[in-house]
Amino acid sequence: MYIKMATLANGQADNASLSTNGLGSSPGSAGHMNGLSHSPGNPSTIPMKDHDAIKLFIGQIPRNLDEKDLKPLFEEFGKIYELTVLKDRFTGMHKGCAFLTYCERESALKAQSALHEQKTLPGMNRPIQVKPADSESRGDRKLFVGMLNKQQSEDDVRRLFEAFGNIEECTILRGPDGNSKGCAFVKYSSHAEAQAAINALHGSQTMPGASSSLVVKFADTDKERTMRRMQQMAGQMGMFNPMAIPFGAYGAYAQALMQQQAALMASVAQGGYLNPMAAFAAAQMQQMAALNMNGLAAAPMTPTSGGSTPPGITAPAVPSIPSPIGVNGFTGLPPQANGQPAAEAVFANGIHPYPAQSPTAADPLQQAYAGVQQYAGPAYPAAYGQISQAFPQPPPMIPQQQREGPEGCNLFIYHLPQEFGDAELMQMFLPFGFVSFDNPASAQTAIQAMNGFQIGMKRLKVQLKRPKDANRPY
DNA sequence: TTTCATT
Repeated sequence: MYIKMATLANGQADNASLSTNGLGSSPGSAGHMNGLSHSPGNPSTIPMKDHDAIKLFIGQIPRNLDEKDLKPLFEEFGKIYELTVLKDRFTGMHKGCAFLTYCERESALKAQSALHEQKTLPGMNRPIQVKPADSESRGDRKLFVGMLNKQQSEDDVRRLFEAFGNIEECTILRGPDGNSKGCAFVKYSSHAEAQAAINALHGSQTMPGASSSLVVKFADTDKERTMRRMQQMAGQMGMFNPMAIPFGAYGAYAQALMQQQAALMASVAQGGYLNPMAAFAAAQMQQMAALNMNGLAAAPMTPTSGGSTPPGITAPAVPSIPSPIGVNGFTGLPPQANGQPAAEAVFANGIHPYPAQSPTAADPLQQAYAGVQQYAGPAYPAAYGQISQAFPQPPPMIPQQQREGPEGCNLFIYHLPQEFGDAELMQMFLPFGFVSFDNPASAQTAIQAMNGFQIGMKRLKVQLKRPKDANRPY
C-alpha cells in the first residue's frame, strides 16, 4: 500500500519510505495549506521554476486529501513550485484532482514515471494519474473510437492504431461491471498522427457485432461534453433539452427557464440550504446558459427593465385566433407583419426554417414562430403558450383529438428529435407532430417551407398526413 | 458509442 518508487538517483530511498506516512516531512513548509510550497530545508529560497517546467495533472485523488496531505507524496521527486487541489467553484468541493508544478522539469518527469498508474490511493478504484496537464499539450490529439467489438482489448485497439503514430494513451471505456462499452479513447503524441489515424481508419471496417462501421474522430471538446451532460441531466431531472434551441421559440423558452432555474438553484445553494446535487446542477446549468449565449445562442433573452426582476418571456394576447384555451403566445403573429431582415438573432446558428421574409416582432418567441404562423393561416393554430409568468410553466397540453383539418390539410412531421423522450418534452413538442391548415394551399406552402428544416443533425420530413385508411394494404 | 477529474 505504498507508492512504488522507481529507481531514484542519489540514494533517497529512505526518504521515500518515510514520506508515505504523511506529516511533517518538510521543514520550512509548515503553514502552507494550499498552493505554493517552498523548497525543503531552504526557506530563504524564492521558489523559481524552470523555464521548461511541466505542469502535471494529478487524478484519482481521494477527496479527503488536501494539499498538505499530498505534498509529502510528491516532494520525493523534487522541489514543488505549486500544488493546487481543484475545487468546485460554487461548492468548494474537492474535485478529486490537482495541478502540480515542480521547480524543475526533471522532477515532473520522475514523478510521472514513478507514480502514473502505479498505485491506487485508498478509496479509489482506479490508479493515480500523474501526467502533463491538458494546458501543456498542443492541439487535439485524442481520438474517440466507436463501434468497436465489445471483446476488443486495449491491446487490440493499440495494434489497430499504432501504425499511425506514437500512442500515449489507449483506454477502452467500460461500465461498472468492467464490460466494454464498445468504444475507446486513443491519444497520440501529435495532432497530425491523430488525423492520420482518422483518415485511415474511420469507416474503414465493421467490427463483428458492431452495428456500423468503425468510428474514429477527435474526442468531444469540453463544450460538447458539457452539452452532452446537460442533455443527460435534463432527462434525469425532467428539465428541458438543449436540443430544443434550434426551434427558436422553445429554445428561448427553455433557455429562460434554464437560466432562472440556475439562478434559483444557485441562490438556494448559497443561502445555506446546501444540497450538493442542487449546487452541482446549478453549476452545470450556468455553464450551459453560458454556452447558449456563446455560439449556440438561440434568441436573446427578453430583457426586463427592473434590475431585480427575473427575466421573463412575454407575449401579447391575440384575440383573433380561436382557441379552446383562449390564448396568447405563439399564435400571435400579426398577419401583415413583414419587412425586417431575417431573424438572425433567433436562428443564430445558421439554421433558417423558411426563406428570408420575416415578420417584425418585438418578442423572440414571436419572431421565432412567426414563420410557421404565417403559413398556418387563421384556423387550427398549431401551438399555444402561456408563458408570461416570471417563472414560466410548461405550455399546457393540447388535446390532440379534433385538431385535424379537412383532408389534404394535415401534415405529419417525421424526425423530431428522439431526445425529447420525457413527458414534458412530449408536451412541448407534440403539438408540432401534426399541423393542420384550413386549406390545401397553405398546407403545401408549409411543406415547401419546412420540409428539410434542420434540427441538430436531423432534417424534418414534412408531408401530407395520409388519409385514415390509406395505409391498409390488405 | 464520449471518460474520472483540467485551475
